[in-house]
This record gives sequence, structure tokens and C-alpha cells, in this order.
Amino acid sequence: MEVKSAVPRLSALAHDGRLAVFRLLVQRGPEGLAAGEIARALGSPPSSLSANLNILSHAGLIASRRDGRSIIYTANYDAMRELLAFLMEDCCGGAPEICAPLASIAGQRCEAAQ
Amino acid sequence: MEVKSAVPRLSALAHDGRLAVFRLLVQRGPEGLAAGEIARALGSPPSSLSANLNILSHAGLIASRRDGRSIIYTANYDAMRELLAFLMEDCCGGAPEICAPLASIAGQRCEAAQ
DNA sequence: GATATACTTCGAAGAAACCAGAAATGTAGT
DNA sequence: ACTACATTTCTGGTTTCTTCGAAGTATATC
Repeated sequence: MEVKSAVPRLSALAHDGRLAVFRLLVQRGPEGLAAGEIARALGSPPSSLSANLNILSHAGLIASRRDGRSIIYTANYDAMRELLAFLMEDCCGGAPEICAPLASIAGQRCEAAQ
Repeated sequence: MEVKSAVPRLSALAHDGRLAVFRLLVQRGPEGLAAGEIARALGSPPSSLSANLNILSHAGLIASRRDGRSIIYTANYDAMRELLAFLMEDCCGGAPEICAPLASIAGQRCEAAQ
């Protein structure tokens, strides 16, 4: 991934409300959550939430699909992976022992997946 | 890590110049780089760079030490690890198969450390 | 068609971020 | 003490972000 997509993604996440939305969707998994449910869960005014969903969506961090009257939002796990990989890039330049603790993060977080 | 420290860190990284500085320092390793060298490497005006270094420093992403007339900046790998762990948190809620690709990032990035 | 529901877009005001030149501070060498 | 160098702080003007009520669009139900 390039800086040009990393900055908008970081920028989208650098906001209390949007970070909460994104983490909620990440927890929720592929089935996603309707905009209204997100608004209720986070106590956000619909218009503010919509603006924030739009920003996250434009950054590629979430996707949406319509289901009847509702619009369902889901986390884009690929984008998340790209962003994390980008932040880790070149972290090992010449000093693997520094990077080792970073490498173990995934293991700690995702023991079920090992 | 909590949202209260994650947002300032993401916010600090959500900027072309600051992201470039941080990645440069991450590549550089523990020996770090003087402010002037960073300015030359990135072609940034000293006053702008100084403001950005201050923001990164305040966010806890970098540290500094004086060496003669120069001030040497280094990446804070612990802060980086905390931030990445936070972003990955709960990513496996109920669906390990989604998280598996995330878990492999570290391995891909840091083969030398395995 | 009319009504209710679910969301989004519009708009405008206040807050915060950004930039880089100029001046100030701190350190080293003579 | 004086000069040179490295970096920070100050300053202002401009731009961008944030917020949320009100109005608009899309879908479903009767």
C-alpha cells in the first residue's frame, strides 16, 4: 500500500466517533450492522453518523449494502490488513530483535486463529 | 491501550509529512536521526518539521535526546506495538477465519525475526 | 396515493490544523 | 565574549474539519 491511501485511512480512524464505529464493525464481523443500529449503539445523531460513515467508506475501511430500508455497513478486513502491513513495513531494517515483539502481536490477539 | 491514546496517535500519523518522518525513524532503528538530517532527507522547512516532531513526540510515537547541538529522534516501538495491537483488538470476535490473514502480516513483514 | 421509516445531503458557524518566515534559545568552537 | 550552527517558538493568515438541525431521497406498508 502507498502513503496516498494510508493517510486517508489513518485520518478516517483519527476520530473518536469513527474509531468507535470501525471497531464496532470489526467486532461484528461479515454480517455487519445497519446505520440505525450503529447510531443507537453509539448514541450518535444520525446526520453526524452518516457523515462519519461516509468518510470511513471513502477511505475504503468499510463497505455498505442496502437491505430493504436499512443500509448495512461492514468492516473491510482487507483494508485493515493493508494498513497494518504498511505501518509495519521496513520495521525490521537491520534489527530483527526490535521487530520480534511486533510479530507476536497477531499471535496474542488471534490465538483462536493459530 | 485505550481510545484516548489511540486517537492522538492515529491523528499524529494521519499526515503526509509526519507519516514520512515516523517511517523514516522506524527504518532507522534505535540509533535514530537528528532533526536536521530528517529535514534534509524529507526536504521539509525546519519550523514545520519541528512542529511535526513535537506532535509525534506528544503522541508518544517518538522520543528525543540531545547530542551536542543536535537533537536525535527515535521511533518508539512500544507505542507502535500498542497501537497495532489496539487496532487488531477483538478482530476475531466469533470468526477466527477472518482474522487469520491479519495474524500472518507480522510473519510476512518480519521473516527475519521468526 | 398516502404515510411511516431509514438514511443521507445541505448549510452555516465554530473549532482546529497547517504552513513557513522571522525571531529566540541553546550549544559548541575560537 | 563572539560567531556559527541546530533547533524551537512565535506569529499570522489560510484552509480544513466537525457538528447537527432541517430538508430531501429511497423503500416499505396500507
